[in-house]
Amino acid sequence: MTENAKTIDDFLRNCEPKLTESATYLLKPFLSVVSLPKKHVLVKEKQICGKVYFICKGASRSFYLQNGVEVHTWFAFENEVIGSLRNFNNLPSRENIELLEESVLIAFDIAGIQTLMQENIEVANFVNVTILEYALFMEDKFFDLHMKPSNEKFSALLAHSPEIFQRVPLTYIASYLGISRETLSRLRAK
Amino acid sequence: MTENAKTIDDFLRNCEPKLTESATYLLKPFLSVVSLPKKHVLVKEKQICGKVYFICKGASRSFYLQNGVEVHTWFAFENEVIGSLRNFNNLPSRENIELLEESVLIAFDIAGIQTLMQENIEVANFVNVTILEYALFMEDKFFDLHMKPSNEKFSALLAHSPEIFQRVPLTYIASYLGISRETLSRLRAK
DNA sequence: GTAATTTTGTGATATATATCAAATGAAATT
DNA sequence: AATTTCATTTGATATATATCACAAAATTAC
Repeated sequence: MTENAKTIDDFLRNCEPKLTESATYLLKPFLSVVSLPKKHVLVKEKQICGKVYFICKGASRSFYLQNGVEVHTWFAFENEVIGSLRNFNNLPSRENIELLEESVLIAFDIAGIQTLMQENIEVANFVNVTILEYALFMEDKFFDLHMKPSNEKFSALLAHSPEIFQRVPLTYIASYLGISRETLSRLRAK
Repeated sequence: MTENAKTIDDFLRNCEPKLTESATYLLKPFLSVVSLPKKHVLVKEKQICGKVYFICKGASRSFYLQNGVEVHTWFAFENEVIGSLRNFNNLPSRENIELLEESVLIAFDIAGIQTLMQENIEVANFVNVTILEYALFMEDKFFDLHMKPSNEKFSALLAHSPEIFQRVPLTYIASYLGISRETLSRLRAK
């Protein structure tokens, strides 16, 4: 989507696909910058939050509760978009999103952008490309998680998202991979 | 997308979101009906096929080869769309798609439709909605496959896609769930 | 800087599932 | 209808990983 945006203007200037003056002018009212502390909860399970966020700086974890235990679904860092896609269809989120670090985010108002999409083909195609990217990203995750022996799942994650192992506690990663934290610790020892 | 379409006109008349006369007129040249026998291979791993297909009648399996063994990624039936989304970004397919039964399909020319999307906002939003649905569907699959004990993965699949157990060999289903066919057979016995 | 809390690592046992082998059952082919 | 091929079931053993218990290390808070 965009690389290393620090402000709304950065974001709109550098985003992919490129936007014309008129499209950025239309989009701008629906974007805002927010600074939030570690452990802030952006999205709550079973609720509709109405926003998606681009991470300028920081990190987040996504997880849902299953019989009282946290099951992790992903971790995001700079230049990634977080927030439930289900918002676009007015479906409640299935996961919580919490900040792992102090963060700076750009918030997008979904309802406003969806209205724009009906009128402006450039905005429609911009969102289109972003959602397509997300779908392809989900496919990648699906393939990696589908790997059978635990050590291959571990290797796939390490190969495709090494940053996770630098910035996320092992316990959360184990929960994402569907293995116990002890097993992950032992796998990593090799 | 559409329910129970048997012809191109059916499809265009009943599709969701609704299309106007002018949009259906633009789309029509890029659709065609094909009848294919069981075991026909629609999409080959590592190739770009340039089409996606809507299943009017029939069933398919999707799988990739890992060290010579087939690992299944999904099964599709009537009223579902198959074909690699990666085509939209000119990326080769990661999976093979093969028909499990004699089938009738509507083929969509991706390049043609992508050109239309640049000009016609109605077509853009139609494809938009379809891709969004696909992304949400991938999320659902991801959540179900993320279930930890094998019996929960099994139950989740049975609950959300019972048809699979009627029309797909157990061996393929076990391969999708990432468990051995013996274990699946024993799980089902309960 | 010390205490408290959280995170990670190591060992011992229990358990689920893979694997191997063989038998039964169902479909497709001639 | 008979034969071949493919799919499912059942049993016995091996193996990987979960679980439990605790120790060590690293972070965070005071």
